[in-house]
Amino acid sequence: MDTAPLPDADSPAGKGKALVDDTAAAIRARILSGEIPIGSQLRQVELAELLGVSRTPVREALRQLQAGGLIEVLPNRGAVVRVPAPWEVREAYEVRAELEGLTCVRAVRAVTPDVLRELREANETVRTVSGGSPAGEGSSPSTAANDCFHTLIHTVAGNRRLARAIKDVNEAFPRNVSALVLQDNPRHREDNIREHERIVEALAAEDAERARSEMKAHVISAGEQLARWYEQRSATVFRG
Amino acid sequence: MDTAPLPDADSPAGKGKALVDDTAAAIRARILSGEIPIGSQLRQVELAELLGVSRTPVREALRQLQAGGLIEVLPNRGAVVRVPAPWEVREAYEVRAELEGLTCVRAVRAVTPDVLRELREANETVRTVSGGSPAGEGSSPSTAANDCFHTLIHTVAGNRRLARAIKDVNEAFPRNVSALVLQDNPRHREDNIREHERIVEALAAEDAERARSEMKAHVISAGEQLARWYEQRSATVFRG
DNA sequence: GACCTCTAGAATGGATACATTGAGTTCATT
DNA sequence: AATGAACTCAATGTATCCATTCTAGAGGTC
Repeated sequence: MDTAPLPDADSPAGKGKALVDDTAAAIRARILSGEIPIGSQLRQVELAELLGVSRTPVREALRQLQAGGLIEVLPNRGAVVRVPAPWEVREAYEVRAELEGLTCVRAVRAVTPDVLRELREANETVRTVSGGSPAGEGSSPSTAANDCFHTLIHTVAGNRRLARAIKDVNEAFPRNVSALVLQDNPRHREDNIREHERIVEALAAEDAERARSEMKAHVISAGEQLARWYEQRSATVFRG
Repeated sequence: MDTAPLPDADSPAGKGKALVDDTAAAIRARILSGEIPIGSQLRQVELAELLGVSRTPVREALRQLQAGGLIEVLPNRGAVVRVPAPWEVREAYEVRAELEGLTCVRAVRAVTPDVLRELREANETVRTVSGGSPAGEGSSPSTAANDCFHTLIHTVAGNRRLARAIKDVNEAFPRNVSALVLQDNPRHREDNIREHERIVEALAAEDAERARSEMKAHVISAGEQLARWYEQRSATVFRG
C-alpha cells in the first residue's frame, strides 16, 4: 500500500540512515509548511499509512519531534502540533535575535568580497521572486531566498553549534517562514529587504556591533510580524 | 527481573508521562554524570534490562537523545555517546555565553532584593560545599549549587524559551558540570565564585550591560576550562 | 605465512500482536 | 428529562517476533 511514499526517502539521503529520520523529516516538513495545521491531532496509524511505513518508525519520529518542541505528546491521548501563543513567538525570536546577532559578529571576521556579493545576490532574489506562489501550501521561493541569506551568514560565521541553535529555535513552531507574512504584505517585504541591505552594509564596513544591532532589530521585527500573524490566526486551528 | 528500577520512575513525575520520558531522563542522567563514559556503545538490550523495561521505550528514548545531540546513532551499528572535540565545546560555550548574557540583561528588569539575597546564598553554598564528594561519579553538591545560581537567574529573566535553549546547549555533551573541573582545582573554584559575585554586583547596580559582559566572561572561562579537561581526557574514552 | 572469502553470530531496524487507558455513548435511575 | 454510571471502541503504550546488516572468526588459497 505505497500510497504516498516518503518525499525524500530514496533519492537524497538514501545512503544515509534509517527510515526513522526520513519519517521525522517528512512529518516535520509537512508541519512547517502548514500542510498539517497547528493544533491538529497526529494519529500514528494515519501517519504510518500516509508515509507507507509501520507505526514503529512513526513513533520514534514523533519522539524526535517532541524533543524538538514542535509537537506535544500527551499521556495516552496522542500527539498534537503545538499551537504557540504569541508571547512564545516573541520569546523565541528574542533568543533568535541574540543568536543571529552573534552570527554577524563572528561573520565580520571572515567576510570577503565574494561573500558580500553572494549576500547581495540572495537579497536581490528575495526582491525578484515577489509574487511567487500563492500563499497556499508548500514553501515559497521567497522563503528559500530569505533562508539563503541567513544561512550564508551562518556558514561564514563558522560556528556549527550556533547554526544548530538557531535552527532549533526556528523549527520549534510552524510557519516559521516569516516570508509567509511578507508575501501578504508588500510593505513588510520592502522593509525586510532594506533591513537586509543595512546588515550587508555593516558587514562590508566590518562594523561588528552595528551588524549585530541591525540583525537583532531585523529578527525582532520579523518575530513581531509573525507573532501578529499568530494572534490573528489564533482562532483558525484544529483542522482549519 | 527488576534489577535496577528507574531512578526517578515513580516518585517525582509519576503523574507526568510515559515510560519513555523516564527512560530518556535516566539514560541522559547517567551519561551526563559520567556513569556511562563518552564514546561507549549504548546497546539497547543492556539498557533495557538495566532499567527493567523492554527494548521499545529504550529505542524511543535513544531517538530523543539523538535529537538533542547527546548521542550519535549510526546506520545499523547502534548508538554511541558523542565524544565532543574541544573546539566543539568552545563553540557551544560561546553560544551559551551569549544566551546567559541575555539572561542577565532581562533579569536586571526584574531583580529584587530577595533575588539578590538568594543569589548570594547560592554562591555561598558553592563556596561551602568545597571538598564535597570525590570526583568519582554522580553529580556533586557543588554542581547543584552552581546550577542553582544560574537557574535562578534564568527564572528571574522570565523567558522560558531562553532557558530551554541554554539547557539544550548544556545537555549536548556530558560532564557539562564545569563544577567537576572546579572540584579538582581550588584556584578555579575561587575564580568561579568571584565571577559570580561580580555578576551579582552588576545585577544589584541594575547595570544590564555590565551584568551581560561579566556573565559572558564567566561562561567563556568555564567553557575554556571544560575544553581543556576534554583535551586532557581525550584519550580516556571507550569504556575507561 | 599472509590475505581473501565465506559463514556464523549478534545487534539493530521494522512489523505485528497484546495490554492499557481515555473518551464517547447509551441505558438506567432519580 | 437530566444526570450518572457502565460498557464499548479506538488509539496509544509495551512487548515480542522476524528481517537485515555488520562484524568477527575460521578456513582455504595464493
